[in-house]
Amino acid sequence: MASISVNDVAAAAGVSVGTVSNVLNRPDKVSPGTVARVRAVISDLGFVRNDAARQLRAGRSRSLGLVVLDVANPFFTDLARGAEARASEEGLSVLLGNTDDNCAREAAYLDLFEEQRVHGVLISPLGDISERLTLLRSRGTPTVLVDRQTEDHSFSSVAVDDVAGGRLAAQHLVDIGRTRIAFVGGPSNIRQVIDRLQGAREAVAEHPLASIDVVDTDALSVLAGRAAGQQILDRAPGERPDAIFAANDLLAIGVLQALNMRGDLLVPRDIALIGYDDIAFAAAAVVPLSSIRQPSALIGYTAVDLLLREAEGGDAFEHEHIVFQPELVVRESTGA
Amino acid sequence: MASISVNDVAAAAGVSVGTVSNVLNRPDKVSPGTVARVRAVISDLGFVRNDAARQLRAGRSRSLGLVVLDVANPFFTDLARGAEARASEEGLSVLLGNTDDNCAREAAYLDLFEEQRVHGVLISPLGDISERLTLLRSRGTPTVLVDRQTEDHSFSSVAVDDVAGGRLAAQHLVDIGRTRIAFVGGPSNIRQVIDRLQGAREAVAEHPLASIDVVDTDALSVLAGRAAGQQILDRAPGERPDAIFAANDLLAIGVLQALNMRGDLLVPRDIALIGYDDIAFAAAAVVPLSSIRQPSALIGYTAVDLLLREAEGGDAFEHEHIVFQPELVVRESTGA
DNA sequence: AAAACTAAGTGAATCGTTTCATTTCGGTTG
DNA sequence: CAACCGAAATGAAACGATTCACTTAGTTTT
Repeated sequence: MASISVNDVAAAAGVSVGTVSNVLNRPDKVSPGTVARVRAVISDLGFVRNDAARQLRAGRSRSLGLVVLDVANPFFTDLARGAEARASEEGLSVLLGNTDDNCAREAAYLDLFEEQRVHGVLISPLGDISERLTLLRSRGTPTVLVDRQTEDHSFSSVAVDDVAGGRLAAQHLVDIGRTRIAFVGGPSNIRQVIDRLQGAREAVAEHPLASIDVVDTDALSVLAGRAAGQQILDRAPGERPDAIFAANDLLAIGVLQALNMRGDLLVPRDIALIGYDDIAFAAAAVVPLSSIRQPSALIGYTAVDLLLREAEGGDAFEHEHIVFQPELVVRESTGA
Repeated sequence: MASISVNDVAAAAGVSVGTVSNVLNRPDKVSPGTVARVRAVISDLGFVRNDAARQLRAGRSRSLGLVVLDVANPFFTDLARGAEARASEEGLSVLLGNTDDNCAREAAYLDLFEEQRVHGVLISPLGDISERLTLLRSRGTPTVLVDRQTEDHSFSSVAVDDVAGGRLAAQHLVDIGRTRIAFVGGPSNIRQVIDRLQGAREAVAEHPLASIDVVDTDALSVLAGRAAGQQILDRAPGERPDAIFAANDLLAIGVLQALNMRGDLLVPRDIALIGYDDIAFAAAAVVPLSSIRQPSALIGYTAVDLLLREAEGGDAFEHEHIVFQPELVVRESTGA
C-alpha cells in the first residue's frame, strides 16, 4: 500500500528522477517520446504527486488563507468566491477559516496557516491583533486586511467605508422622518459594528430632533437579531424606536422575524428597518429589506490581487489601502 | 529571511534535533528543565513548525477535504460547520472545495486533495464519479458520500432520504387541495434533484386528479429560481400551476421574488410554494416558506465520524449507509 | 576536423521534521 | 563492586519532489 513515488516511476520508465520531474513541470525540456513514455507509466502506476514534498522543497505552499468572521454570512461567502476567482487565476487555492467571532479560533487558524507556509493571509480580524499579524508578516507571510483597516495603516487593506455606510443608513432613516432610532449590533469589539454605529451617530447628530440608542447583541446572526427584536418588543410602547438600523442583514432578518411574530407592529409603518451588506436574501425578506450594499465579491478579488502584489514587492512594497464606497438600497422596509 | 528550523533551535538550545522534536511532540519524555529551555529558544527565535516537512514524514496530512456543490447555499455551510466540529475534536482541519455544479472543478478539487494526501474526503458528488472515487480510495484515501448514495452502495454514505422528502412535499401540496403542480429544479444530473422529483412523482401518482410538470433550471440558486418564476408567469393564466415544489430553498426564494414582482398573483392563494432544506432564511421570506427540513449540521458531523471509523478500520471496514429522515415544515407559503 | 554549440538526460544534494536504534550516566540491586 | 536499569538525550536515516551542475551525443560553425 506504499504510495508510488517519482523513483518508482523513473525506474519503471527507465529514466532518471530528474527527467520525471521535468516531465511533470517542464515537458518542453524533454523529448516527446520520453514524455509519452513517462506519462504512460505515471497513469499505469497511478502515481500522484506528493504535495508535501513539493512544498517542502519550494518553501511555500500554493494556497492562501482566508480568515472570516462567519461563513454562514453570505457576505463572506461572496467575498470568498471573489477571492477564489483571483487566486485560481494564479493557480493558487484558498483555505477558508471560520472564526465565529472567537479569538481563540482566529489565533488557531493563523497558527495553522503559518505552519502551512501559505502564500499569504487575508483576514477580517476580530479584536486588535496587529501584533500577531506583524509577527506573521515579519516571518515572511504577506497579509492583507479585508473589510477593515488598522489604526496605523501599517497593513495593506481592502475595505468599505463603514462609517460612510452607517451615515447613509441613518441619514436615510432621518430623511423618511424617523427620529427615535435603535442601532442593533454587537459584539462591540468588532470594527465593522463600531464604525457603522459611529457613522450613524454622526448622521443623527446633525438632526436636533433625532436620537439613537444601542441594542447590544452577542453575535451578528439571525438568532441574535431575533433576540434583539424581542427585547425591543418587550419595551413599553412609548419607549420603542420608530426605526431600527441593524449592523448587518442577518440581524435585520432576525429582528424582522421577531416583529412579525408579534403581528400588531408593522414594518415600515410603525418601525422602519434597514440592514447592511445587501445579501441575496435581503430582497426576499418578509418585508423586502433596505440595506447598504457592498461589492463583496469585488472586495475578495481585489484583496487577493493586492496580496499578490505585496508578495511580489517584498518589504519594499508600499502598503495600499483600497476603500470602496457603500451604496444605499431602498426597499419596502423603509419605503412608503 | 531564511526560516528557522529545528536545527537552529537545537543549536541555540544546546540540544539535539531529536530533543527539540520531542519537546514539540512528547514533552513528557524530556526533562522539565530542558523543555523550558527549548521552549524559551523557540519563542525567542520565532520558530514555526513546517507542516510540509511533518506531513512528508507522516505520509498523511492532518486535514480532510469536503467537496460541496455550492458554498452560497446555507445548507452546505451548515453541513460544513458540523463536519468541522467533529474534525476539530480529532485535531483535524477541514478544507472546503466549492464546485459550483461544475464537473471540472470537482475533478480539480479531488486531484488537489489527493496530492495533499488528505486524511479523507467527504463529497457531495455531481455526476457519476464512482470510478474516480474508487481510484481515490484504492490509493488509500477513505471516502464518504454526503447527501447521496451510489447505486451499488460501495461507498459509505450519510444522506437524507430525498425521495421521501419529495414525497412529503408533493403529498402536502395535494393535501391542501392543489392538483397542478410544477417542479422547479435542475440541472438534472444532480442526484438530489432527481430523487426529490421522483418522490414528488410517486406522491402525485397516487392521486388521480393531480399532475406534475417540470420547469428545468440550470442551477440551484436564487437567480435561477427567479428565471423559473418568470417563465411560469409568462404562461397563459390557464396553463399556470396552482402549486410549485422547488428543489431547494434558494430556488423557492427566487421563484417567490419573481411572483412578487408581478403583484397580482398571490402566494399561497393562487400558487402554493414549498422549498427544500429549510435554511434559516426560509422562515424570513416575504411569505414564510414551507420547506423540508434536513439535519444539515448533523449530516456533516456524522459523515466525518463515519470517515474516521472507515479510516481506522482499513479495507476491512464494512461500508455503512446512514439515512436521516426529512421533516415537513409548514409555513404560510402553503398555509391557510 | 577541431571547436563550439545545443538538446536531452543524469543523479546527488537539498528542504525540515520525525523516528528509532543507540549512547550516556546517575542510581539501584544482588 | 560488578551488573543492571531507566530516564534523558543523541544523531543518522527516511520521507519524496525539485534543482542544478554536469555528462553525453549529436549538429553547426569556421
